Amino acid sequence: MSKSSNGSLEVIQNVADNLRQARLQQGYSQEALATRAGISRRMLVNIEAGENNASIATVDKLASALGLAFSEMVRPAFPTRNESSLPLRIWQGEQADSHASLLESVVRPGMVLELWRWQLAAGDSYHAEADAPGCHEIIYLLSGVLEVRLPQQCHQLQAGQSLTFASDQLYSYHNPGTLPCAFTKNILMYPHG
Amino acid sequence: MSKSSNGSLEVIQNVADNLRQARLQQGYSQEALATRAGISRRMLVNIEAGENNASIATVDKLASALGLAFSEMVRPAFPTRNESSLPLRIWQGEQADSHASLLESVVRPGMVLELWRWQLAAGDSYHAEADAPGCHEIIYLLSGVLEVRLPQQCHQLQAGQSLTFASDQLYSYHNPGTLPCAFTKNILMYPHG
DNA sequence: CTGATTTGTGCATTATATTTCACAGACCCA
DNA sequence: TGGGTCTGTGAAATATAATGCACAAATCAG
Repeated sequence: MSKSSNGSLEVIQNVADNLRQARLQQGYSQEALATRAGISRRMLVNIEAGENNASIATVDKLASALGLAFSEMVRPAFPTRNESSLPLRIWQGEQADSHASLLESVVRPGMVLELWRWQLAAGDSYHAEADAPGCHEIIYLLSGVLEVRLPQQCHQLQAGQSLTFASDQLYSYHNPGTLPCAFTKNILMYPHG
Repeated sequence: MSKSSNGSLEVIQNVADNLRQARLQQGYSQEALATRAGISRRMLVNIEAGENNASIATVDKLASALGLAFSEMVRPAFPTRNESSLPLRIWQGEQADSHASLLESVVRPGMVLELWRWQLAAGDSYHAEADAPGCHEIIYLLSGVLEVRLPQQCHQLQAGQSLTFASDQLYSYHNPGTLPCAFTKNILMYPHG
């Protein structure tokens, strides 16, 4: 009776992690976000701590206030190896079959940087949704050929070239070549433009 | 506000629809599913009717009992974020004999990000001065082997590994292998730490 | 140092999700 | 006809989500 279904539940912990991460990324204080979402700060603290079991409506209010889809609040959070004073971290990447892996994530008061490693098989495409407003990406093509398609324009990159573009719009990657292509991708997000 | 946040909420209606559909498909009666999920039938009726606002834990119990992922119960909505555009730059990668080239540089209030491409011939070293206080670097090794030497420690990277370290101290790169090594390097600088 | 802001915690109160029980209508089958 | 299961609804009781307030610790600017 006492412990019914608390932090042990995976989904609840996901909500907690995603909530905190998104709130800090967008530069909201607890008070500010709670007001914006129309809930009490006390509740927000509890949810962020994974200490209770919010209702669907409450989670939805928070998601809306953060500009996220409900499902984005519930899915497993990113591994946030990040932050703090003297980071010395080594990260063994290379899970060969996945097309993308997160190498590093740096969270700072006004901004977030994520470093990704991508690869696309010959002919493959990836269609992305728009990132948060103000985001942009820096792509550096390691090998092969890559086409970056934006609503207005389309750019083809050769190995060794880099491209910077605003990612707060629909975009997609496409590998038009006959060999796999690999690239690194930096995502920059800042709440206040 | 007595019933404000009830059936009007899209997510709640999604849960209702998905729940009923999955339950009938799998041939459960309300009683059977409620028992299996460990909730009361009364609750299940309410949720299926979209008449209340269940907790995360309750929806999760139902999802598990039906063999569904939580996200499958809430069927994501479509956020339409767009607008805005930022620099679209493309950088023609030159490949000089120089060991390093600057691919991109992003300046924002409070921070600067530089993206570099480096390479070291076999046996070569590079000794750097300390960067400004608070700086750190993220290195991603593309090929070969690289040794990063810090005052306290020394790390050896294989291709595909990444390393994050504070660069506001003396450090040096060394290629201990018999082949050239190549890596990308992100430098993060914040005027205010 | 002071003062302002942010965050975490405890507690009493209110709102509501959740349970349990009871009953009624609908449907199928013998 | 009558007994069986399945379903929707109502109401009272209970558990707990959610609020509001007060306070302490940590952080940060002046």
